[in-house]
Amino acid sequence: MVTIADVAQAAGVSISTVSYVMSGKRTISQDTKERVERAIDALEYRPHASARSLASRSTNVIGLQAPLRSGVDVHVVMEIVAGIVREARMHQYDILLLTSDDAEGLHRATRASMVDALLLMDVESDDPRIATLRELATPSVLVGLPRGAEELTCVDFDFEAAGRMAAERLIALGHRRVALLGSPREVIDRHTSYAERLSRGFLAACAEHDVPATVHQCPTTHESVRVLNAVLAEHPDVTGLFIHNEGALAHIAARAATIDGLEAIALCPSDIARTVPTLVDSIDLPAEGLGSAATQAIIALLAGESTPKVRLLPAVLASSRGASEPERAEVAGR
Amino acid sequence: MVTIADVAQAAGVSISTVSYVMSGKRTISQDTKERVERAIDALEYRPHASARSLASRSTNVIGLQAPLRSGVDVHVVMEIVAGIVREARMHQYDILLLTSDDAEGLHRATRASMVDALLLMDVESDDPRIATLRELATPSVLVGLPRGAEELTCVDFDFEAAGRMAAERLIALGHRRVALLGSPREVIDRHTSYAERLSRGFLAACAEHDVPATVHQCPTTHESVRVLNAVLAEHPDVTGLFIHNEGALAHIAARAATIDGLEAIALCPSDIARTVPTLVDSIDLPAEGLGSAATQAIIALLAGESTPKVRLLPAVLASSRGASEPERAEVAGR
DNA sequence: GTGAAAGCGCTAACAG
DNA sequence: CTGTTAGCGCTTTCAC
Repeated sequence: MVTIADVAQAAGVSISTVSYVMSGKRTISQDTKERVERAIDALEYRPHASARSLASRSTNVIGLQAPLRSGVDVHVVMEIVAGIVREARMHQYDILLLTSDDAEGLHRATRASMVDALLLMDVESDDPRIATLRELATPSVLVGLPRGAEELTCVDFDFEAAGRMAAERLIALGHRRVALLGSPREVIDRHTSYAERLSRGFLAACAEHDVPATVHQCPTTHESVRVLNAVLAEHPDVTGLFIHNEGALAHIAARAATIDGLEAIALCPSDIARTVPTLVDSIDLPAEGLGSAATQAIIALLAGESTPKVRLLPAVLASSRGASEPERAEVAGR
Repeated sequence: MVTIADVAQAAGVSISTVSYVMSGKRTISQDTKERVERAIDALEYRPHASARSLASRSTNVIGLQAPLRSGVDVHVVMEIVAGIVREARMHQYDILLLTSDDAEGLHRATRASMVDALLLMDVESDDPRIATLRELATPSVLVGLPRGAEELTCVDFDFEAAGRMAAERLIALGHRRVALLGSPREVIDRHTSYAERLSRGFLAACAEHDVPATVHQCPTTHESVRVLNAVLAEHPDVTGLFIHNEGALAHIAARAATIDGLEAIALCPSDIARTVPTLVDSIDLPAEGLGSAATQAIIALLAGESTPKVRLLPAVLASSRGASEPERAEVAGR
């Protein structure tokens, strides 16, 4: 194994000089700097992560609790994680994958100094992990927007604005009764915050326009078609649909396309929307961007910068009907 | 921060005694052992991971390169990862998520002593990372079965047996011309080893029974229905389908159910199969089990136990037609 | 501008 | 059965 001592010897300098060349924490003459860098390259030296973290009291690792549970939209989760990992690497951070949903894992990782910070996904409205975070006092960011998290930093997509936007778009298209076909039962029962915010925004906008609207749970499978059928049976005047359920999307959209006068909008990543040509419009769910944004927030926290407590990525309408410029919802604060 | 010295002081023993109580590497009197354990609990002591790994020269972390790329079956990938994380935790290991597909990441993680071992998913037939692994000489396990990996440990599902099994089942059901609707183009082009093995087994079994068979790429979307239509247009006598494409599965199965005489079998996780009631049978893809098995292999390697170079999880037919006992393919070696 | 040396918290000889 | 101590490889004072 190549150590800093080997590099120092090869470059004819002291150990501390090598360390300072790497950290840039003091001025080094051009000459020695180059000698050291050459030695580092020649020996393919990589500082021992544990030794570094023991001495510096920081690991450059972020702990991530990602949901591997049922009902979640796996595609979206994967994209968010991809965004997190990519952004983290850009800032020299690595990601430690913690098993989801246990406060114990958070304890372990932080108390054992395995991580500098925590990133939690799939946060519920009243998530027990929030109490744990408070007591741990480790820098942390939630991907989501739980209720009682005033002092925690949250990053999420603006689901409420997306709900409003979808409603307004459907109404603008002339629909006079609309329905939101949303997340599956597990997600609703768990009080996952995004589902609640989406339907709140949707219903509020419909109410403002005096357009009757309903919200429905959907399984993530072909079964979702039955939900659509039931909705139409009960309210034959529904002509506008807003779909937020990736597993159900293709099935519902396909079925809807066979019914005259029915139009559907979806909330999903844009690459998914592209595979469902019968959609009128879609609202982009910027999953990877969410991951990047959350990681940026964590890194800002770690750098001691002041960050907004809540950052919501704006909803953007990706109109299939050739809108020249995408509409934007303003960033919301709290 | 609570250190081992704090625990030692609280228990009235030396720090080495505390260390040995934790590791069990020497016999300790019942009395001191209990005092130490009480102190550990009372102080909620967790050994500093970096200090421990610096002294012991092992991190208890496994590096994982999971694919976040396109064409992969996200659901399956998530389940495999879930299996890996769960099994790793059972053995006191954590998972460091490396960005996929770069040999550089493997170098970084190992040279910096961040991980004890590596786990690679989504391996291609001629994967460039294999050369890197060889030169790194870090214990590693591949989830997959590339061509030139004689000295590497591989764990995978027995796709070839699954292909044979599907063919034989369709033939037993009376079908005299069959088709495999498989992975999307990206996966095929990348020479992902599982796709090749699956179709090899399928075609071989069909040839042995003199049943004509064809293999087709499928997009992971609704578009896959067009592939089915094209197949039927070209070979109207196709009556048996074997589907291995999670995104396409529901669409193809739904379409197939509308065509008289057509029967379909799928290869997918059993919970997915359950959502597609029109399948005749399905072969279970034990994704989570694959993750566990791969992790077990890694842990065996790290423990210096001798492990088989190749372990293939057997294909199991989950007949929807009330087979009393699932058929099993024998474990293959190499 | 550069070095020497004192830790960081732990493990594992070595010494009883 | 238990304690003392020399590192593990690095960062960061302190000294020049």
